[in-house]
Amino acid sequence: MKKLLTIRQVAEITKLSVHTLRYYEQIGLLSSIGRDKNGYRCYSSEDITWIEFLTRLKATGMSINKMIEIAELRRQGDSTLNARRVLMEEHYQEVQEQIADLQKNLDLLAHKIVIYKEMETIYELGQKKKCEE
Amino acid sequence: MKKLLTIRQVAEITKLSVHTLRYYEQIGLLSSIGRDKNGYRCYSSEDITWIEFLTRLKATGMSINKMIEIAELRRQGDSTLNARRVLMEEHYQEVQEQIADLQKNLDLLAHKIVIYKEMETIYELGQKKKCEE
DNA sequence: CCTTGACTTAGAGTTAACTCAAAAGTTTAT
DNA sequence: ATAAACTTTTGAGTTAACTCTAAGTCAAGG
Repeated sequence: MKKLLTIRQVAEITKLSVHTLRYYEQIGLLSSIGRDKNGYRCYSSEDITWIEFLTRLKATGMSINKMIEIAELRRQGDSTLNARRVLMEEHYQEVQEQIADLQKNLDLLAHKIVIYKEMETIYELGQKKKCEE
Repeated sequence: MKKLLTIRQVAEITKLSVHTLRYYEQIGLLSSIGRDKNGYRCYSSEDITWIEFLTRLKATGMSINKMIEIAELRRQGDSTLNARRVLMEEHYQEVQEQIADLQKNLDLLAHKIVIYKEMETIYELGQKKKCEE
């Protein structure tokens, strides 16, 4: 016995807007979302799981186009499991590199902050001198 | 004796396009770029240093608007050194948190990759069985 | 002298990823 | 039963950060 959810409930659970949920479906990120007798969307718990997976991909900077690619492979069934895993592993590597770059640039900025502090001290000394004059 | 550079040379050094250099100047990221007798831009080594600093801010995900804010403080001189340092420290903290989040999400994806591998094995066993039938 | 190519400007066009609006049908609360 | 709050669709609008185009000026090479 599956319990189905309305678009609003899914929006609350996933923290996406109802707009975005419809948009994701339209561009092919979500497929075969069920409908009730009036054509209202009914989301299953598998749909939620999939949306949460997408959210994680997004949180690691994957583009919508890349996600659509994976969604299309998924639609083709289990024979694409290997292809999907390869894409995921590539993405994993890319993000690891991104994190390393980010940390490197951040360390350089930390050094800049030190320089700011030095310059501040010099500036303050100059101001103090002015006061004394 | 300063040596001045053309926009094209600066584009090569900084890896920004000439378009982008003009755009950055237009929106207030770069100020007081010198001009020669024909109105051609002449960049100084301090300009290059500043552009490279901006590039580092960008590499750590700072928005153009935030960078403009810092550029405007810089234009106001040394009295804004403290304000600028505070902004930088805030940015530093934010990026550290971003990196932590990114790593957390990436670890969750790594787990998903393991699951893919398990599913692949099951699928392959299924296929093998079909062959044997 | 003429063409090639770097430079100038103002302003239009692009891309990603939403985000909203309008018009109409449906469900719920009173 | 009727108003408020949901849902639907199509298609237009938004934002950031570029990116390009057109129309023009200027200097150097053949």
